[in-house]
Amino acid sequence: MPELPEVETVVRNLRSVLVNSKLSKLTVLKTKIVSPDLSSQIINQEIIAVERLGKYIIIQLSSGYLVVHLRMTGKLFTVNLTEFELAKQKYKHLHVIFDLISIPRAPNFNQVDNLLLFVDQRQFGRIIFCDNLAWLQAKLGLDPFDNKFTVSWLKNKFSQIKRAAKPVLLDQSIIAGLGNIYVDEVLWHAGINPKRPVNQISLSELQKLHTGIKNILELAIAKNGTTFQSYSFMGEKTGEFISYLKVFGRQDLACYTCGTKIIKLKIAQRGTHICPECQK
DNA sequence: TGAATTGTTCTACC
DNA sequence: TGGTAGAACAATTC
Repeated sequence: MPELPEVETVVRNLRSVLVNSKLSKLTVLKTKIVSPDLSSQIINQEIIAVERLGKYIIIQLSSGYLVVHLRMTGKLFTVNLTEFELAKQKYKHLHVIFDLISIPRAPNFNQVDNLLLFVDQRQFGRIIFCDNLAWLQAKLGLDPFDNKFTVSWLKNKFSQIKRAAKPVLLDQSIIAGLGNIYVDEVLWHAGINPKRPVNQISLSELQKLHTGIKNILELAIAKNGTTFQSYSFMGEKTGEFISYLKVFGRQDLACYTCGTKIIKLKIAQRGTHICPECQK
């Protein structure tokens, strides 16, 4: 379940291999994953940069952008030619293959150096091409690492919203990057019940929420994200943040603060983990 | 077999 | 109108 820290980990690992490569060929095994005419739009384009926008992976080309969303089970990683022979057998859900040629190279040099693979068990992930990112920037809220993400910004924003904390924090048009795992974690950290309307959260709680969001995401990135069910980066590598989780996936276990049993309930159609004592 | 899983989008409601 | 709640959707696993 890739959220901000997992996507950031993937982006950091892809960047060094992808930048200064040319996309020489596209093989699509599952057409529904990619936007129409993708091949003609990206072939022979050079990769300029690899960035993250919310949970989206942005691959900047000489002209336009390749935008990838991993959704639940998508994986985007590179392999060399030898590894690719193994990968073809190993990954049952390999859907898209990009051939990469390093540059600078002689203009007619066609040896493939690496391959960028998109593997997705559930097939919910998407890869699209677009000329600019305005549509995406318009629908995404503030990134938690944006300088504008402050306690006063949260206070002002939340004062206009009556909805419960859980769905608000999951809403990508408000804060971009949090998903089910980290929302449960930050709410536990701040001692906020996920059903609390956000306009009723006190200033001191907002301060805890703000530092919680930043600190938890920062640590999770440092630990290469959380591997709960399927997430991995660079093919097989898994995130280590799972051992730092305080509530997510810990139902029936003791709360680290007060010893009360963590419970799991459903809020806004999502599995939600709370300590009933610390998050009243 | 059907419930559970997710982020996003659509629809209905007040 | 616009904020909000809830359902639908995708595919697979157990």
